[in-house]
Amino acid sequence: MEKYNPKIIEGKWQDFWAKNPDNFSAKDDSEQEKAFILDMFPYPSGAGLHVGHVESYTATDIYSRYLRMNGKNVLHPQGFDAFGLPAENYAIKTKIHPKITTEDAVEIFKRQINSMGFSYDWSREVNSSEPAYYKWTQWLFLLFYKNGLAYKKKAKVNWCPKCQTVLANEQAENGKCERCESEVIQKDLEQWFFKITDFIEDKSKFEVSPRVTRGETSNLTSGLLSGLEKIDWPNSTKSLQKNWIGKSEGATIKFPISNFQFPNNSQNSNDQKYLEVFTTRVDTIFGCTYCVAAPEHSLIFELKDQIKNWDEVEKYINESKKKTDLDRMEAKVKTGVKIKGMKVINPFNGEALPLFVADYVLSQYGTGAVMAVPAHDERDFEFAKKYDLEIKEVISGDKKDKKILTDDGVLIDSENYSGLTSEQAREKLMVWLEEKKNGQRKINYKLRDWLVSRQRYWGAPIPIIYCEKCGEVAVPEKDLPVVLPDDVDFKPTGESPLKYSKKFQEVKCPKCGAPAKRESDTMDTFVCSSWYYLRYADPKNDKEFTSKEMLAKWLPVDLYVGGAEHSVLHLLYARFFTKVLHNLGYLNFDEPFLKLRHQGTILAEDGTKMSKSKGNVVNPDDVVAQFGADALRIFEMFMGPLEDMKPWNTKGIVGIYRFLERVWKLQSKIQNPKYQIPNKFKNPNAQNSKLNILINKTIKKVSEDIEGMKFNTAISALMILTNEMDKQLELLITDYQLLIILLSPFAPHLAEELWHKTRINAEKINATYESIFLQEWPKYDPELIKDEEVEIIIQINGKVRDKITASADISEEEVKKVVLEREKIKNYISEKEIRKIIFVKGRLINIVF
RNA sequence: GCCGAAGUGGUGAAAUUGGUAUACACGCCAGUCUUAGGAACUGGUGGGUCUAACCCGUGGAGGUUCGAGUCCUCUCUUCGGCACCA
Repeated sequence: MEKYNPKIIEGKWQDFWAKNPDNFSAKDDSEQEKAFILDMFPYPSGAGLHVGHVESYTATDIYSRYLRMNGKNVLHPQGFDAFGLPAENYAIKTKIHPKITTEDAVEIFKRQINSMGFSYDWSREVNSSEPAYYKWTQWLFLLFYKNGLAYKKKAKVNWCPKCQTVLANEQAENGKCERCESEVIQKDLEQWFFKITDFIEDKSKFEVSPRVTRGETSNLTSGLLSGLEKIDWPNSTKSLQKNWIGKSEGATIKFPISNFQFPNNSQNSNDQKYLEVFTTRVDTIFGCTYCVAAPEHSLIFELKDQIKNWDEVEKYINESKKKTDLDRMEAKVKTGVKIKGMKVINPFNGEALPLFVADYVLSQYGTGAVMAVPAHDERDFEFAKKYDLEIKEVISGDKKDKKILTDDGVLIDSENYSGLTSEQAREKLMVWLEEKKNGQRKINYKLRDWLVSRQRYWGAPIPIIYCEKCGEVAVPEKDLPVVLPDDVDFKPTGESPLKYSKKFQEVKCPKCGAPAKRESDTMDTFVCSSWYYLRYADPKNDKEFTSKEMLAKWLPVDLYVGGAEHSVLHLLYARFFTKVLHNLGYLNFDEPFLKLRHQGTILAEDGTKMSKSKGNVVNPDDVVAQFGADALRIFEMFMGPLEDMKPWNTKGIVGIYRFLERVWKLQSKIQNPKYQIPNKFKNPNAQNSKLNILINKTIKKVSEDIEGMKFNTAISALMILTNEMDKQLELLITDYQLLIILLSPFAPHLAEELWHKTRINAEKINATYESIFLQEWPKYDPELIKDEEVEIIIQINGKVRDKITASADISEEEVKKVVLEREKIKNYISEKEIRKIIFVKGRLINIVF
């Protein structure tokens, strides 16, 4: 018998699989039940495949192979998220066109992916940077545009001075650019947005106009919030999204402004100005001792003439404008200026309160103004302490060890609302507000509309044309795609490099034919990745983004696996796209990914993050060269639960290699290898031998563990079976083949090789050879997983003292009889009186006294 | 501060979901084959005790239960996310 040599067998079977793609391809015309098993498509970075990619791709590969062997019609595709900043930045440095670096990287990725033996259906590959793909990204943009869901507005936006582009809120982490970590500054710019905030709550269909209808679906699209409740996603990811959306329910309250020109009695006059605040704690209204407006608040400028200390106020406003978001966040001490010459009136009790301008109030959130209740809000408390303002307690309750009570409690000193709980009071006060029209219920969200335009080259161009006569004009569908020009200088100038391509820029207006200019911004790459999973169902369609039939056939995605770093950005945007398309009648489902799992980060051997700069990155190529792809696949699955963060350990992979070698060597134990082998695999004859019981138990364990994605324990079960087979003197070939089939999703190369070797006339791979992956997954015999003999634990007062072996169905009476006769037990019991005996069938007996 | 996840041998981790804690693997120890080596083979390996009996052991403190790694209360630590969001 030759030695186990992964280098030889892995290449050999990869060739065979490449020549027989039907073994793994998704069948559009099959009647079998479908399963769409999806990986997050990678960004083809020059660094090549990472062990983290291998981890998640192995998980979905095992799962897909298992489902196919169980008769499912599996769609398991792969593609490339090929637009993006790194390729463009690299081009700026090296003058190599992003298209070239991207193509090279894709080539490397594909080679590496194939060297791992993943069973992707490459006939469905998508690449977001190809015109045939981004044509539909642009088409979707126009669909959004025509339905009022894509719009352009001037807004304060996050601007990264180094990347020379705007960023989405989600990409400006703590005031720093996600990519290059430079400090983000705020700029007023005209930008394109998607109306993601329209889809936070459930939405009845076809609200938007003009209506584009297609297909028959439910007339409600679940919102980004409520939709979370019906999908099988990790709790942590759901709560990250909820947090990001940041829903808070409360009320807006109008505080009339009183000043010397317009005294209090001018309430009916149209000139009456109000300060409108947002609060979630209406119940604390009687504890409000002042109000605060953000420095950007428009009311301050409207009332400029009546502000007595305008110079002071203006100075403060200008100073806080100069601060970046980062400065504001880092400033631990609250500052502000009292606006002199006017007061705000608490509408509930008519009290005249001072008004401040302070930058601890955010202009973008709520109404940009708050009612301050220092007795029950930490920020207001801090501010009030500093400026010596009144602190009035109106809620009683347990402060625990804090200075002030910020939780709900019972109202005190709140006129006729005293004695009510916070919850009751909010309801009553809100009714009062609504009756008096002095405010209303209001829900606020932290989530803002998604800024999608980028002043960069390597992205999908936004299909809009500006005409002097007609204004903003959508590129007609027949003119799509708007192709990226090649003759471009990549230097970032603060404007899109596309601005400097005359060929690209200068066009005729599609409406009137007059000379016009193209939009030169491109789309955020997250737009491309928000719909790619739909394209896999119908990747070559040049009439539609995906046909209705193929959408119905393959979507939604049954299992999606990828990194937790996409919990907010990609996964939220993809859900939004699905919801828009559902709302417009294109899809009959409103959640794209029914089941989601994350793979945990693989850390370097020293427990820190793998990083190029530290030089502790494990390259899958090196591991494959040394131990083979099968060993790497199994090792990564064996390290621990898929979702756990775990450190790499080069020594550990040796154990896996030894295991595979042991499986290989079991060949020598096969009795009569020339034994007639059935063409299709069948379960071996039911023999109630110990080994047969273990085989059946292993079938059950491995099947259930793959379904539950507990690959680490599935592998451990396979090791136990292998160890047991190793102890046998002789092995039935059918038993051996069974082990190989159970192992095949994990170690496809080894399994295919051994399967082939155990066939008659196995000298060469010929046309009649039927791959192991076309075999049926074995079923276990429920009768054969029951042990005849079991160990029964004998406990005295809950402590294990002894054990006996008995038949599995032994009765309580019989066990009692045997146990009470045992010397050891007699010693324990002696004269003590037995109070109780607890018996768990086939497991234990507990004697209590 | 808020939200989420997790704490079990020297290490990665198991535990039929309330029923023998540490499966499987790494490492370590002893031995075997070998000129030698180990990515070979055999056996051992939670702590205390010479050994056994026994006692102690799942971050910590309580509790429920015949019985708790698992359930409840409090608490500590680590990791991830958000963070002046009223």
